[in-house]
Amino acid sequence: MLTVATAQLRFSAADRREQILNVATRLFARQGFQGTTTKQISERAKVNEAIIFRHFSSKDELYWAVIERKINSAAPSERLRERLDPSMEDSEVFSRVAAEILDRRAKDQTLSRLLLFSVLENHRLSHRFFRTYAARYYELLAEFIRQRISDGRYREVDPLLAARGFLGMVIYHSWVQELFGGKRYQKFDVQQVSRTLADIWLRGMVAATEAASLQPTKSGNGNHRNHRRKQENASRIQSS
Amino acid sequence: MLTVATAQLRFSAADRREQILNVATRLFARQGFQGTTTKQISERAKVNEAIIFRHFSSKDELYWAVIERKINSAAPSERLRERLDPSMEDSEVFSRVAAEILDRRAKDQTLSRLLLFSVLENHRLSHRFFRTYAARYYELLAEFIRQRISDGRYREVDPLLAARGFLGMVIYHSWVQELFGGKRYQKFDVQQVSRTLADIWLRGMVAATEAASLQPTKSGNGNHRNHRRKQENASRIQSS
DNA sequence: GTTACAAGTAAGTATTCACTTACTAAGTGA
DNA sequence: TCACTTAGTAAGTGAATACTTACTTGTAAC
Repeated sequence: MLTVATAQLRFSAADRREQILNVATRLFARQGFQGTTTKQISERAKVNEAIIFRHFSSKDELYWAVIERKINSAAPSERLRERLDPSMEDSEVFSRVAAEILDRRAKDQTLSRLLLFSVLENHRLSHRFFRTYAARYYELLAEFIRQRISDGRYREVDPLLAARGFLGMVIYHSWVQELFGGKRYQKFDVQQVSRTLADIWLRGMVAATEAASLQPTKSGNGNHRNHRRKQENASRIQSS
Repeated sequence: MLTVATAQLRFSAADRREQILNVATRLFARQGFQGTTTKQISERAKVNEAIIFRHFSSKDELYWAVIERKINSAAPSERLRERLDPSMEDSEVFSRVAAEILDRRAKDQTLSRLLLFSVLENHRLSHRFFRTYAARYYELLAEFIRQRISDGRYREVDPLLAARGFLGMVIYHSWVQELFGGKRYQKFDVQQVSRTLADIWLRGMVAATEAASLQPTKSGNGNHRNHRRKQENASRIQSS
């Protein structure tokens, strides 16, 4: 038989498992659990459908494994902890946090999509997913805010609500742009968006006594009148 | 035969169509397009599966009809236009807008869920849905902000981005509470949330010259020190 | 009452779904 | 070289899917 020596006829179990997980992650993120068939996964992974069930006892378990792996590899609260450096200027801290969120999400939507699908489809994991992925993140940010309040630098506002307000601005913006197709109509510059949103939020949070020090305009918010013609449309409209 | 005279053996076509649409709306919102079967719809509507296809030529067309109807019945931008009364105090305007959004969404999640599902499942309508439902809303709010900026009352910030920031705070909060199950762990009072978020945003937007007039604390933001013990947890934590 | 048309039904169809079974063959250690 | 484990396959399974067909019955106009 003139079989050309194919690069690799057989994967080790671990490699095959990994490869199936990768393909499944992409598909579940794109189409949801219900919208993805095991046949599709096998075709994209170029393996027989049966071997999926050799590695995972059911489609459910495969979904579990996909989500577990994503949660563990994400670990966003670690990064946040580093970012929340109390010695740094707050405007810098918050605009960097915002920029990082926006950047990550622009590069890779799979995590947001997996999360949203699992929530909407009421998968039993979605709560755990949410708690693991998001709750610690909030808590960390709220703790930082709580500290600033007791230092008298921020006004007295429920820290958790304030944290959610900040993240809401940023995450919602990224959802509109990336998921809802907002960027087809309008592209925003990540740096400018994160500075502007962080600036609005921060000015809304600082106590009256502190406010004066903010007025002479920090680094880069929307106030570069010399750079921009005038007013509005700091966002650049582009046709897709 | 001792058949009890049943209330109604036969619906008119229009009534039946309407009834099927109602049932389908609930199910599509709860489970998505892929997750809902025509058999389920027929069972809940207590009709033979075939009559669904008498009224709608395919499951796709039924989905179309469900979404179209929801869009038309929602018309949220009409309500916003009334709310954006320039003679009213801004803090009142924005906290009312926020409260209305939160109220509506707490009462009925079907619209948000339909929207999110259609976006995630990449249904061809989702863009139209988004444009019809959301874009006009943004534009209206951005226009109000633009006016305030040119009056010199708000700082110079991209109005669309500012509008999205405000809505982001509010809508994201409602998603976390209603969709992600946040309210299982923590209940927030709608009035307090809308005042707090509107207050943060507004203080972040007003120009320096205007800011002074805001300091003596408007109506009800988080500053009721006499009511609340001290600091934080204005949100009441409740065990589900 | 008869007619005509639309509402409603029972029992299908072909196809696709997640998952299984019975088997083959590649790699490995003795 | 042989035995043994395990990656991989071909060809299924029954149940569910969206949708159809051939037929029955309620109702309103004349």
